[in-house]
Amino acid sequence: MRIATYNVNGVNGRLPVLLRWLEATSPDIVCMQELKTSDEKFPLSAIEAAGYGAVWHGQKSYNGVAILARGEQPSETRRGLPGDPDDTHSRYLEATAHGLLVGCLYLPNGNPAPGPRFDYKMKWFERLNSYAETLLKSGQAVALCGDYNAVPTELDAYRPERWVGDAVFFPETRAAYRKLVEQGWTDALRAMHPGEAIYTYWDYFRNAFGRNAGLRMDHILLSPVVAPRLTAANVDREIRALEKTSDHAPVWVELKE
DNA sequence: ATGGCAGATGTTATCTGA
Repeated sequence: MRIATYNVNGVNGRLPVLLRWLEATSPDIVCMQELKTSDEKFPLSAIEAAGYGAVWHGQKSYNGVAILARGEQPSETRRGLPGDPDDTHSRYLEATAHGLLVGCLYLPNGNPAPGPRFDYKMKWFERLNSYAETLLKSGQAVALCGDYNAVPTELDAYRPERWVGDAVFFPETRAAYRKLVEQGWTDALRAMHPGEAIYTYWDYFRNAFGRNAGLRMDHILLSPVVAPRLTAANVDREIRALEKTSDHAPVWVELKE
């Protein structure tokens, strides 16, 4: 079974690329971020025609997350992280599908840092870590997938010195990500490719993709009962080379039954 | 220090992204 996460950067503008990728790789579960659309304008019929059921949490222009399941309807279990009823951003959605509990998240970017946006990012990260610990202690089969806006280590950035002033690479951001993983989660892509520079995002400027000047910040974390099933993980880099593509590429894991 | 590009909205200008 394959689980993938993809920051689409606008689900409607990305529809041709998204459908082509679904057809080509047939992931069983897909987490999407940055839908950039209201709930009403989510392209459900095109996604259903491709063979997927969906749950989504949209927001006009910004943010927005969705979970797709191939050949079945995902069953929503949570919408929004606990801990702040005033948080209006659509950044967390959770559902069961194909026997797994799947959390789809879009962590705040946090730039410019320091500042109020970075404070919001770190508060959100703390809420995520607190909730993730609850999930982990429940002993369920969980995959936490998404755009964490966190570059874990220097290995995960082309020229890391360029990013030291950026919220995705701030020491606090890396520390929060490390604390999360150390709860007992398996960072699947890193586990399957130790020591390898492997990226999931390349900015649109200066031919960043052509130069492989990227970052790794889209992650799939597996709970301890799922991690032993991990057989492969990688990035669908070829999707990033298409016309009208996202600045992120899909990340996927393969799990044995 | 800045800007390069892209998506969404709605002004052909502004915000956000990372």
